[in-house]
Amino acid sequence: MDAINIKQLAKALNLSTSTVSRAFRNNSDINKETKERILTKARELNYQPNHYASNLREKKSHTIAVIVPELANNFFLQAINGLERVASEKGYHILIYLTYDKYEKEIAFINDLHNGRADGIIMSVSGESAKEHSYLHRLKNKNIPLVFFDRIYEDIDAPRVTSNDYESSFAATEHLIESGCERIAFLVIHKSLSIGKMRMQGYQDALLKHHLPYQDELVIDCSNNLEENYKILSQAFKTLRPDGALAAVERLAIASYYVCHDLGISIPQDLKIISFSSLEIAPLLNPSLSTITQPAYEMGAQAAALLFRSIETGSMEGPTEHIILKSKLIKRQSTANESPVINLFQR
Amino acid sequence: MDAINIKQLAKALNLSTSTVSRAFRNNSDINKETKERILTKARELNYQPNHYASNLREKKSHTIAVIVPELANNFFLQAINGLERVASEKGYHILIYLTYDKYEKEIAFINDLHNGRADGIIMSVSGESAKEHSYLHRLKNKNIPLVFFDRIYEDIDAPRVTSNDYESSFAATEHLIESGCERIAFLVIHKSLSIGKMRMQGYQDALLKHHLPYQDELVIDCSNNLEENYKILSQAFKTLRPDGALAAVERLAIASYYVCHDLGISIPQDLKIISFSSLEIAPLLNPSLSTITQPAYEMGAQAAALLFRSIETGSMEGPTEHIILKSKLIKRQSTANESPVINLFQR
DNA sequence: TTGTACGCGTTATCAT
DNA sequence: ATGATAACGCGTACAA
Repeated sequence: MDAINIKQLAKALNLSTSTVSRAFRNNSDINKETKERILTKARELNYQPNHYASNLREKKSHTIAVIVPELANNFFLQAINGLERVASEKGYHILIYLTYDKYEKEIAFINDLHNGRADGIIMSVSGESAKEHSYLHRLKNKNIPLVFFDRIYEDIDAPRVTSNDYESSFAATEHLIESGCERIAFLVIHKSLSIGKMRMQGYQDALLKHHLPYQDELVIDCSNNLEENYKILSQAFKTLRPDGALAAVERLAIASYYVCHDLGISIPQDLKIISFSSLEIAPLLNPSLSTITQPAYEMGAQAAALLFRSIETGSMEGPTEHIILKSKLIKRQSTANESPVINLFQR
Repeated sequence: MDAINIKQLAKALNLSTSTVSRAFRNNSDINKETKERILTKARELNYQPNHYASNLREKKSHTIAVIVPELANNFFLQAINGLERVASEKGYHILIYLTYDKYEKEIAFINDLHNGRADGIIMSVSGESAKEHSYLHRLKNKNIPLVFFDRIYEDIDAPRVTSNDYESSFAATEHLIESGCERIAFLVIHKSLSIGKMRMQGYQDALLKHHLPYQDELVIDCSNNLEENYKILSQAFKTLRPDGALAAVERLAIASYYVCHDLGISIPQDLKIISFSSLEIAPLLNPSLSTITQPAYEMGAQAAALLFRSIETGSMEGPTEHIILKSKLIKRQSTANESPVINLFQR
């Protein structure tokens, strides 16, 4: 009743296991007819080569691991879609790991991946500021390629796919300024994380360019928890009275919407909001949300392509590639000056 | 430079491989000190037991496969989050497969999973009406447990976790009727799929109860493509002039919003909309969207629990469990009678 | 408590 | 073109 193996199949056909094995590998010499005979019988007996035995022999798992902070974020979703396409085209399988921004989880996952479970790793790093990355260096020693996407560690030399966060952040801030904002808050989750830093820098430089003062208190450090963010943002909006806000992460824009509604702050009259976000229905929000939208799907696909290049060449030599894709700034109602009517649903 | 194996580690310690092996397995008798010594050295040499060799020995992969139609749907997202929690608690790894509603993909994935890659499978079936499910029967022969969630095949006897679709659909339709609708459209993607059928039946029965005629033309069969749906729905709204719509799937509600905007149909005055949806920001839409919200996270968690029960008992005997969780009907602006002001952001 | 020896299911090498 | 055999790395009877 249990799984049939190659020996039993061979016996049933009066052939040797080697011949049977060859029938499943494409390159080897084998008589067409016997191959047919074997495959037919295999189907009949519901035989398939044991994956683990093959991997043990070949030292290849045909599996890649994807480590992301979370799924409840349209950016990661779309990115995974993108890399899934590439991986499945190559016949690779995908293991998914969620860190929930916990550094310890990330270490645990990576350590679990030293043992051959995956041929390569694609990762968007955990949010917690981490000093110690030796667990990543060890990967290299084992010849397991690693590719970063979106969120990276600057001190690790690995191929990476990111978007032009600095420029986007700069442009978004400038857009707020040009829409008349003078007290612009920057809503961020992990200041220390590289991605937060880039976005922050763009924000600061745009202020500078337009001779607006940078005020530390207007940088609002949030958490991953909706309740907490609600409190933090309520407090901040009440006391600081910003007239513009740039959210470094989608969920902070969402939280802001709830807060504004409850506090009677109207968007965009009292407060203009723009956010890094891959939310597809941003046009349908009330008011429609201006966004900086990263090419998430494409980033995922490119990251996968990069990884497969490493896997296929087998070597991790050569210059480390760094692909930067451009985000789009889409202006909608949440940063508009006049009242709606037109362009409400700009897509 | 390559991965170190148990032999080398044993040699480095002047021990036998069996002793080393025991250090990594918890139950076996082994001297505490030697165990410590082994683990220390292992860490030092960056040794970890080879996953594939272990699996080959133990015939266990500590991996489960999750097959879903897509990720771009909040329901599946949250469900995956739920089952990830359970799986990672058990130390299991998760393989993800996306069918994009293609029957052939589903078959290919399932066939790929016969070979030991996963200890069990959790699946929400592909949308295409499939007649032939022998590929699933073959799984049973190999003792690979299967659990359905949300979307099931009725002719396959496997544990399942669903929500009370019929009742929800009935209640939603009734809600529309009570809000004054008389020409209620039912927007669906795959009429033939079991889940579509249940939701359709609830719709029909509610009409019946309230003495409204069931009209075939008001059942609008859509696709998975936004462009196509836009056309289909535009046409339907223009010619059929429904005053209410129940969307069996989130994306059809979204498409409807776009269509209504472009056609100048105002929600809820001209058309009231309610949708099966796990969209967390439904309250933020313009207007906020009334939803039937399934307990997605919980469904995922329960499905995983069910699967692990099968995996752990090893037997697939006993009655097939069928867990039904209740969805919530949340009334918001899109089905309201009066003008907004109050409750706009009901969460 | 530790070591020896075999087998898990496959594929690569070598021989026929 | 096909068959015999060893080896991949590990875990477990069994022996010591």
